[in-house]
Amino acid sequence: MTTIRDVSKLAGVSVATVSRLLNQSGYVSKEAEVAIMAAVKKLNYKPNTIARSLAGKKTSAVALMVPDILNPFFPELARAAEDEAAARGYTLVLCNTDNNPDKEKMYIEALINKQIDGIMISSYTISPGQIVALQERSIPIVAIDKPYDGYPILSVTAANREGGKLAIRHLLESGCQKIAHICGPSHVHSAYERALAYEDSCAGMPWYTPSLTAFGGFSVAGGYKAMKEIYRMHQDVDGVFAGNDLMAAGALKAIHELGLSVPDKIKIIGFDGIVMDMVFPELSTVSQQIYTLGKTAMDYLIRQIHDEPIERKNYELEVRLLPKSTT
Amino acid sequence: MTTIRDVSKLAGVSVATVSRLLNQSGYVSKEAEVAIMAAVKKLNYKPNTIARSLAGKKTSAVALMVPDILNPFFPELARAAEDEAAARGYTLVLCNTDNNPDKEKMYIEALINKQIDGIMISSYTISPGQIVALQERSIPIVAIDKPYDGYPILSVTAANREGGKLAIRHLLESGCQKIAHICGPSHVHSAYERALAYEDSCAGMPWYTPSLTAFGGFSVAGGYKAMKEIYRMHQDVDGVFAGNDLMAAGALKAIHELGLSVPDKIKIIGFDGIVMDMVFPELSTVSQQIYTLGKTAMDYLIRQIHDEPIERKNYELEVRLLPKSTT
DNA sequence: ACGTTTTGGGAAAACGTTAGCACACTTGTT
DNA sequence: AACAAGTGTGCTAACGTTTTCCCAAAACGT
Repeated sequence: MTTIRDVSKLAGVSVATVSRLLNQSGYVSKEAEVAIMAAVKKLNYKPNTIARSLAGKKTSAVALMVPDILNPFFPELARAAEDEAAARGYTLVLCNTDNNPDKEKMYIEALINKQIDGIMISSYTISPGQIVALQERSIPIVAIDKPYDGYPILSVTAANREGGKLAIRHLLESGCQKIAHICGPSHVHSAYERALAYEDSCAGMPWYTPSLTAFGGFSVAGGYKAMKEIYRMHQDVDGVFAGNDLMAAGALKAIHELGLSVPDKIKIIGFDGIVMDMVFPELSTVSQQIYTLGKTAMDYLIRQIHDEPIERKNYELEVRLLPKSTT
Repeated sequence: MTTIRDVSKLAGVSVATVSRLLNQSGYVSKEAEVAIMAAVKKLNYKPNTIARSLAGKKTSAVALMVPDILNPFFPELARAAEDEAAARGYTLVLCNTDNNPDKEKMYIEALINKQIDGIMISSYTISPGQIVALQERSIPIVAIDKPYDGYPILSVTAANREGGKLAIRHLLESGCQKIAHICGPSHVHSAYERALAYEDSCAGMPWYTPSLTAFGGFSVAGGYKAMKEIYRMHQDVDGVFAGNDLMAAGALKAIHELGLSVPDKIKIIGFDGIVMDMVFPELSTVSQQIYTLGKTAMDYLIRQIHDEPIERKNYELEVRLLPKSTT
């Protein structure tokens, strides 16, 4: 392995000068620069990141903590985060927490020891206090998908409420007379917001009744069950707003089994905009531009790391109605 | 930040002794141990991984290089790899290469500078020479999904050929009289092997003809197009073996559009066994136990890192027929 | 001609570990 | 009694950087 010392020797300068040049800090003469660059090229010198980290206190590594990369929402987020991180010279460490607080603590502990430069975190279970504590240890954090109002925590979320309203309005405009909602876990912020949007929009309607909402747990199987349940009580339902795309797919499966035609007899719309081209008819959805979300969040994280001034507050991304074949 | 020096002072021993105890190397008396452990606990000391890496030449970090985490095959692999890595005290770095040789080189360069302990790689483009070169730089490698016969490269793959045969046999036993194949890119080893299995099994059949094979590029859209193409030439096809689940889903979509009933009129089977519960009817498939694959590969990687004796050769995992609703 | 900046560069102290070496004290063996 | 092996411990040199300090020369203003 060739070190900075080798370069300095070959170039006939001190290691300090080489370091200064490579880090653009301090003054270096043109001659020295030329000699050093030549030496670097000749020796194919690459600075050792570890040593650099130890001396400089920055690792050029950031972590992405997600509940479960198997949930199709997260690969897209990860992809965006990784692209952006790589583009800015950062390395991305992946952590699956399963929303298990113990695992989360373990990972956080480990990441601190690794002197990770920042963490992008999506978690239903982590407390604002924990995040603030991390920040006080001067570890920048960006929270995904859940705002922490009242705390100095930077978060990037989608406009869940507006998206939900968009979905309902779309169903109504498409002629739906009775709309059901399949909701996710209420302790999950986005699920809660979307459910609230449904209630806000529909509570005043003559057909509205609480039993039009069923719990789908954000999963395909849950959406399937919820749809069956809803249909058992309300055969006349003609519109379904599912809190995410997975549940919408499950609902679609159920509807199909029930022999109802989509979108003639019943319309259905999901939320998220994950890639789901394997499902047919293709699901209408409210897209939250997951890639942009991940990219933006990583951008903010890195800007925090670089101490660029940033308001520590929630950044809400626009959502887009994406009507396809189920409405 | 509390350092090993703080601990040694509080415990009244030298740093060397603390290090020895914490690394279980060399002798440490019972009294010293007690004193040190007390100090560690009191100061809440956690060794600094960076310093440890610099001194010890190991980072406890491994990388997973995949073409694209968006392809549903890879999150499952990543999940398994990460689980196993975390369980063994390793951190997982994620790299998306898009099968772009330049990106691959960039990442490899970066990973070397980070002194990554090992790399688990799935790539269609990397050459065995590159891998061997890395190994000669004493970076352990495990290749996924593609064996490198004739090179001292450890790889973990699925029994693609056997799986393909299993799929065909299953279709035949289910009564299929004319089976088509939708294949992936021929330079992708697994796609090639599966296509070969189809040919091996079917070339002798009276109905066999090359136009029963269409190219689906391993994607949903590709599978869809391929199916349409096949049907245009062979309305009497009653069985389809798709080279992966995504193409199978695409084909299913096409079949649905063509108004054929599955599995009565035409049966279809995929390959991979990715989680696809959003598709209905649920796809029959040949499962390659992706989780096991990832876990096994990571296990081998770490065993290589620990210099545990391992044959550098291909490890082929069994596949399983998973008949569901499309056959 | 004389301060004061600006420019350029070297020596050496961190950064927090690990590991090789040396030394000392117990045991056990002949 | 002498010697080897085993046990316990501390010093200190790495590991490869960055980052103070500090010094010297050149450029500049008066």
